[in-house]
Amino acid sequence: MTVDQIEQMARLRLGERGIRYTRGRQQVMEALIRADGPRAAAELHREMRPPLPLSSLYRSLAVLAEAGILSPHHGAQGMTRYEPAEWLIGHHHHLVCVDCGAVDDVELSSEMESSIERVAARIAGAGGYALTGHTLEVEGRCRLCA
Amino acid sequence: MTVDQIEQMARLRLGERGIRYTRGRQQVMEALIRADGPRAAAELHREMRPPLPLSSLYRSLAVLAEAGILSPHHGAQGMTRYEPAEWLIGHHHHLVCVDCGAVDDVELSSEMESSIERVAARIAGAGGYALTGHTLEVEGRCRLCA
DNA sequence: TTCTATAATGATAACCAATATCATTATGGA
DNA sequence: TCCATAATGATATTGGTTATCATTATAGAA
Repeated sequence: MTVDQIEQMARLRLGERGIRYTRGRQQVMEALIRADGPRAAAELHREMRPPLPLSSLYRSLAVLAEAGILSPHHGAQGMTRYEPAEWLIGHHHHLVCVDCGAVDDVELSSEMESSIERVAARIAGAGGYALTGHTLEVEGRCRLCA
Repeated sequence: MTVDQIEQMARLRLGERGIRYTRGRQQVMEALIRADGPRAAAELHREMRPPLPLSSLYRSLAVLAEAGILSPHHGAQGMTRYEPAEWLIGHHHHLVCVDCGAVDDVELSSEMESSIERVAARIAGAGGYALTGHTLEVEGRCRLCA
């Protein structure tokens, strides 16, 4: 899906709920779609030109997450990173550097994905949980930290 | 491994580094070993009798994590939960309730585990990372929240 | 055992990501 | 255009966590 298509989906979803897709929210979405992994408020604030005020940035992230358009991802130092939800950018997993904390998105072949799904279903069933999703967090040292 | 055995390993590891296994640190370790999943400072503070002062509790968690005896696990509301490292309690995965945030540990059959390891290795390789570990985070709604 | 250097403790203050407040501004519909 | 409501952004506040520092405890030396 292209950036425009993703934004169109997001705009529709917000419209259904009477929430506006304003300029600021647009900026946040576009920055997150362009990114190749989850980003925190501080990171977005640094790389946005002109930067959205932090208060608005945090509120936009909360609103978009509440609407199911962004997914929060909790990291070190109490920092929460966000990325577009899986129904927008597709199901994927995370590759996390144990040294610098960088996070990359990774997609799997359908056969690998289904083998993971099978395991997730088994785990949820054994624990008496109603399965809603899963993520394989792969930890390693990235090229720069190796 | 029994609680005593795990504590013995922890004590040895600390000894090698000139770090004492004091009464407070002992309390923290025992509470975490007894727990069936990761616990946050506030949770431990609530269920410890007598409760370790919060400042000491936080410091103990940091010291034990720095020594590789505890593993941090980042959750919602900037809350960090800890559990004994995998070399002490064995490799496992997490079953997380998307509503109440409860976390349970889950162990897999060796065949399921090896299929996951295969996928993790493939992901790390594709991203140019040196693999150090992996966790499958399974999300669902627990019995109480269903 | 006593002394001493160093580690650990715990009350308190500081930190910082995140959230709440609220007056102001913008927007879609009547 | 007007109005009701949503959104903004400067500011204050919250809450988990970390730092400070005087006091206490401990291991090793004498």
